[in-house]
Amino acid sequence: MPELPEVETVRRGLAPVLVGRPLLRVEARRPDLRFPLPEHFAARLKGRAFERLDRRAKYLIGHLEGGDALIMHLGMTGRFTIAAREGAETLGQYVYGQSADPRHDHVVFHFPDDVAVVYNDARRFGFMVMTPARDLDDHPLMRALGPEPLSEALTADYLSERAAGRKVNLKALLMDQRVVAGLGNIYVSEALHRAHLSPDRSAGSLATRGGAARSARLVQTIKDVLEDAIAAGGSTLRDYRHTDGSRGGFQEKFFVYDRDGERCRQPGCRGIVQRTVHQGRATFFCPVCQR
DNA sequence: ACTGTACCCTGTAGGC
DNA sequence: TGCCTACAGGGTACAG
Repeated sequence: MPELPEVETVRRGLAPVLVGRPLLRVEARRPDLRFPLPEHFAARLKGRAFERLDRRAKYLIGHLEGGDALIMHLGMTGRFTIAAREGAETLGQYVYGQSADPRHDHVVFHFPDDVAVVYNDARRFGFMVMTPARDLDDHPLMRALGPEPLSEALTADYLSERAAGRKVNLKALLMDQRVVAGLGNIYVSEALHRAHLSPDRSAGSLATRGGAARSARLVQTIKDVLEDAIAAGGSTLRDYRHTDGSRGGFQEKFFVYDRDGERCRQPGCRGIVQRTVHQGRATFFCPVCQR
């Protein structure tokens, strides 16, 4: 479900409620998500507050008073929903939403004024792990991550360098979180389309003749599509929701994703969007304007 | 080192 | 209607 724009949208929605307020109580309604929850999870969090809520790649990172970091991943179907008890004084202050099927409400953070943050995850591919904040950069989940695509660290030169000699196709290159962090199935298809590059093209061709220009184009479209998607509040295909339960808007603006058989939206292009499979995942592209 | 595949778990859509 | 299969936006482990 959630790629960088969705996780960033959740972060922005969650931060005003999650940060700077004491956790009155934490409910872990089951011992594990994808991985076991941290040891003594509820007890360790009780009474403490998050000082900051960051995002790295597709991870949310809550920095707790006392120097611990809670790394949270939404997997495919994870949802954070802000909920306020009916009649609570905060009703006008925070948007609140209904979670999905309450059977999958696995973790609940309770804050003052009857406000709660509920983590719901039907497939339980999401997880929460805790680590000392000072070790965060060396954490196995963080250590190998490539640069944030919206930072200055992602440049055409960097991408060409990482692509040089690689035999995989461009789809696989961009899906690799060690190369660029935060892209997933949707935004790889969309960025490649905007750059007029075929997902089947070899990654190495970003480093051979003409590669510099292709790499520059691709870096620009990656940044553009992510910024556009964040501005639209992410993409909702099925499960993804904002912290108030509302849907994202960027799925209306897909050029290729989930549009197989329909006309390519590139102005002037008469191609028909095709669906193929790369590395076991659906890829959407226009065979006419992507080369 | 690199690459492709299987797998974790649940819900849903589509074919029969 | 019910059953079965394929598939879904994530990442990791492992075999070759």
